[in-house]
Amino acid sequence: MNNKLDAIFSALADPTRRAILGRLANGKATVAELADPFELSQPAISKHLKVLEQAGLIRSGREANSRPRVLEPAALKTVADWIADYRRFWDQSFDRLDDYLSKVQGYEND
Amino acid sequence: MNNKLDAIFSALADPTRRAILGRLANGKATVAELADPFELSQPAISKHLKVLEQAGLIRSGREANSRPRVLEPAALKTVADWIADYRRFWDQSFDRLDDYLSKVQGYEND
DNA sequence: TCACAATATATCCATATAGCTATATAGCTG
DNA sequence: CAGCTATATAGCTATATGGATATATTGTGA
Repeated sequence: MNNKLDAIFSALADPTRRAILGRLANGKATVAELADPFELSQPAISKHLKVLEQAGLIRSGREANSRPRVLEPAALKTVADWIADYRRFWDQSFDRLDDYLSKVQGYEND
Repeated sequence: MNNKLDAIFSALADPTRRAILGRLANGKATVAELADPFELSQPAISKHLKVLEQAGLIRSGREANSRPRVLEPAALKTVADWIADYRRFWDQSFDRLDDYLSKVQGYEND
């Protein structure tokens, strides 16, 4: 469980990998497409993708000759959930807002 | 700017360091207090604290003989802001909720 | 089936990281 | 100021990480 956060945060610590996630936020992409913006070798990109996949941040598909990657939001949610416990430290209005949300949620979110 | 995220995520990738932040969420603590739950040497803890401080996640004070640490929420907010861009991927209702919030904010948050 | 295209794996190198022990520094207290 | 307490720094070792190049694998299409 904590293990997951280790892998996720570690994966997110690299700017190349965050950029790859940014690209995947626009939809699935092949390895070649993901590699294109960088001056790194193709194997270097494959390695980054492996790290992201092992952290659960992306998933590999198969499509003809290529293995397109897609975003796997659950891992990012894991981070968001972890950090939510600290939100009160920077957002003073959080507590009131949170109360408010729990009341309106039945209307907004069903 | 991205540099900051590198350091922050990298600092958060270690479970000892996350546990230290968890402890600091309960208020400031000395190095000895922070070290207590772990079987690591004191210098190892000092090193972790240095990593956290350089990432901007904590700050050092001075109080008599000791140098208590406190949480520095801004760095965590940086992460939260980064991840917010991905929230729509796991929270389908986010867009509507966000719209709603921006309307009520004037009443709830002034 | 042969050659190409897309991607993965193997190997190697340089640097970074996490831990340890030993020692240094700084403030308090008698 | 001597000695204790709290913490930091130095130096060392083992392992992990990120990069490169070379090569292997797998699917497609002539």
